Amino acid sequence: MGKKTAIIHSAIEVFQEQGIEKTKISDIVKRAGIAQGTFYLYFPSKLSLMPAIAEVMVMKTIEIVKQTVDDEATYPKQFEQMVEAIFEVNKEYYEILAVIYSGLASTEHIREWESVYAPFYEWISEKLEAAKIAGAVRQSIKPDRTAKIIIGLIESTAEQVFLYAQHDESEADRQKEEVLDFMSHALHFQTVKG
Amino acid sequence: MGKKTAIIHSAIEVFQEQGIEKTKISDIVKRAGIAQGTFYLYFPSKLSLMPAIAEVMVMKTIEIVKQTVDDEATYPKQFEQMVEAIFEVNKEYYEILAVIYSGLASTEHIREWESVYAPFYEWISEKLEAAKIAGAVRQSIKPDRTAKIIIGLIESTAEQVFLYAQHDESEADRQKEEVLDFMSHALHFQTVKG
Amino acid sequence: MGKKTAIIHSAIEVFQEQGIEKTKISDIVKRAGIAQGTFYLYFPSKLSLMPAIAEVMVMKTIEIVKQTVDDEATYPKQFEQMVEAIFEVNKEYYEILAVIYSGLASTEHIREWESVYAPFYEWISEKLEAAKIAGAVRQSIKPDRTAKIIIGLIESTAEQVFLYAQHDESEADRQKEEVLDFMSHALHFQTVKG
Amino acid sequence: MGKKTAIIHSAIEVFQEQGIEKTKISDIVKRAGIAQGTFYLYFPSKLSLMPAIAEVMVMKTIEIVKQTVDDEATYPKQFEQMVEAIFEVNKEYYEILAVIYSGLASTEHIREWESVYAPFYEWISEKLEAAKIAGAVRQSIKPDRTAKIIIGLIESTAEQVFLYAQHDESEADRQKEEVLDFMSHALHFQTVKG
DNA sequence: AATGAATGAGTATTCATTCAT
DNA sequence: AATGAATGAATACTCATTCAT
Repeated sequence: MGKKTAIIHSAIEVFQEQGIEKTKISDIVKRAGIAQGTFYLYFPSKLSLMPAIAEVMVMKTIEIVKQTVDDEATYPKQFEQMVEAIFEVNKEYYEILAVIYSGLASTEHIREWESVYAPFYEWISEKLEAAKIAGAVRQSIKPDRTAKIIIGLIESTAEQVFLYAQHDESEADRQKEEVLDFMSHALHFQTVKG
Repeated sequence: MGKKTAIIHSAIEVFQEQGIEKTKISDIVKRAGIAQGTFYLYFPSKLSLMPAIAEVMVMKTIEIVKQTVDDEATYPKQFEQMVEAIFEVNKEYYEILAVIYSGLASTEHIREWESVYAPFYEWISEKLEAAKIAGAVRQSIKPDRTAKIIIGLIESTAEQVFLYAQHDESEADRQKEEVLDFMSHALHFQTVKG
Repeated sequence: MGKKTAIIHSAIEVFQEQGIEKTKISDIVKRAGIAQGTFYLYFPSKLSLMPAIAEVMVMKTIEIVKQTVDDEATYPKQFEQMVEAIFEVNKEYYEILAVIYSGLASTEHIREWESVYAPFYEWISEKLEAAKIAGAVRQSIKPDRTAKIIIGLIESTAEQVFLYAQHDESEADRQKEEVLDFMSHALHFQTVKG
Repeated sequence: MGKKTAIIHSAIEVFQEQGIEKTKISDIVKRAGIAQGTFYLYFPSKLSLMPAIAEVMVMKTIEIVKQTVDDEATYPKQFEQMVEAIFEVNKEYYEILAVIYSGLASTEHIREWESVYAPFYEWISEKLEAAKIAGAVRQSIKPDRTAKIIIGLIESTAEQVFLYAQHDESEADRQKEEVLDFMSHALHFQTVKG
């Protein structure tokens, strides 16, 4: 594993354990097993880590979503699995995700956000396109735009539950069901196989 | 205007101008026209400002939404106006809103988030309840839960457009339409007067 | 004694003891008996101390020169005393003087040098003027210009002896005599009382 | 050109452009076109560069002085040319000269100063000796001592003008004349051919 | 309640130097 | 001789908070 990757993964771990504010560069490099100065060979500053971490987290989310979604299942089922997966990731990583949001928001790196999310948007968009062709969803949706809306919808709901609320398991389940229901009607799901 | 209010409004302005990270207490008190020490008579710490600011911003949002929504209009129209209003607020205050999200997320004050948003959730919830009784929306929605989902949906979409994307006016309009369309189908709007 | 003065005098002492490069702000404030942050209430940076120190040292030099020079003595005698005094100061403070030169030279503060030296130039200039009127020195000298030349002459010679050479006592005496001789002829000393 | 020479000349350029304090070894090697580690094959440390640079600068000064001084001219003319040349060098290189002074002064390398200047002292001393034998200058001067005094005199005056003052061209000329006049009287110039 | 001078803990960053290749 | 990635010690400066007035 390259030193750059080692730094990113070390940072994710330390951030998750003690929060971004309390994390010193020295903590990150210590866990990564490299010298303090080496950090600056790969990242010009502490904040410049954020986009790299964000990218890793988004890629991880995409991976989990892809693993969870069964391409052979009906489209409604697939979108249900997608909600399931995103809630799962948010439950596991809500702290580090909050850190990324605040980290990206508080720096000059906001512009990179779009490119970080791009592959996720794209995947959903293609899925919607296929579902549309299959007649499984409302024909009037615009896949590109709806993809962004759906991700925002699911993630904001998951955040509300896991980050800001009491992290109540059954509450999470009920809200997950409601958002799936909301989405089902929004997309006019028809039971057609994927 | 009391000194406490002066501090909050001064902080909102300074945060908006230079970002939360770069803002010092001394900047805030300077603009508020008070002494350094006076700050601590009203707030125990710098971070304790955040919930107060968040509250002001949410109240401002509610106020604008209430002003924009015409209680006499049909429910679909009212929800359209609501989307309109929330997009408007996000366009104007996207920077300070990002600051609030990150400010709240990075502190111990996350717990207060729910109570800050409570009045907004409640207002939407009541609106949904009324619409439901009037038969203007799908009967299967749960107003409480759907209120949270709707706010998350609209705000996350607005954020994507104004904070992370290129702040493109026409792009914002198209995405606004799409989210309204999405919501309309999700709620099964029927044209019934408010 | 004000805190600012305390800082300057503490710095002079510490610089003299351990050199400018090795001196930390923490050393200076420790000796001055104040907190680290207090330093920055009075000086924006470490280097900005230099002009203040230089001024104190030049004032100290002027003071010693004035004390040593007997206004009642003949002019040649007075200039002899002046050389004597400047050599004395350089012998005592050659380290701190070197520090000032390098400190001033290596910063943006060079411009302040002239104003720091101004009172010294002026005093010598007046002395030359009086000597000229009294017919004790060559009539063709221009007091203003010659004052600068004389100070440069004496100080550079003293520096050569105390800073760069082996700090040899008798060597210093002989070079002092030679520079006085040099100056006497340059000024065409006539024995006239001051 | 050997790598050692390349390093020295690169350093002189970079020092002149950005000052000694801000210059990193990496800047020097980059311009010299060699690797970081190669520097240490030729110089044991950063500071050990200083005497080498000083030597180059002093040699350059001597060379220019020798070129400017016409051995066939009368001695007074020759000394005038010498002043001219030294002022010229100081005008051109005042920044790097200041750097050398401070660089040498702030290190352990002060001791080397004398040996660096030795050839310059010697050349002037011989010139004075010859002038003395020719009866062109005062017989009471001691060539060795006076050589040092003269160099200090001219260089300190040039520095005052070019480094610390406003770098005013006509001011420089007038001060140059005054120092020449001062020197002429100090040496009791007689017009005798060189 | 208000002031603002004083505090001092806390850390990101730099860069001369090393050393395995 | 040459390289340049890696090292890690070292410190100026910031700024939230305190407290005597």
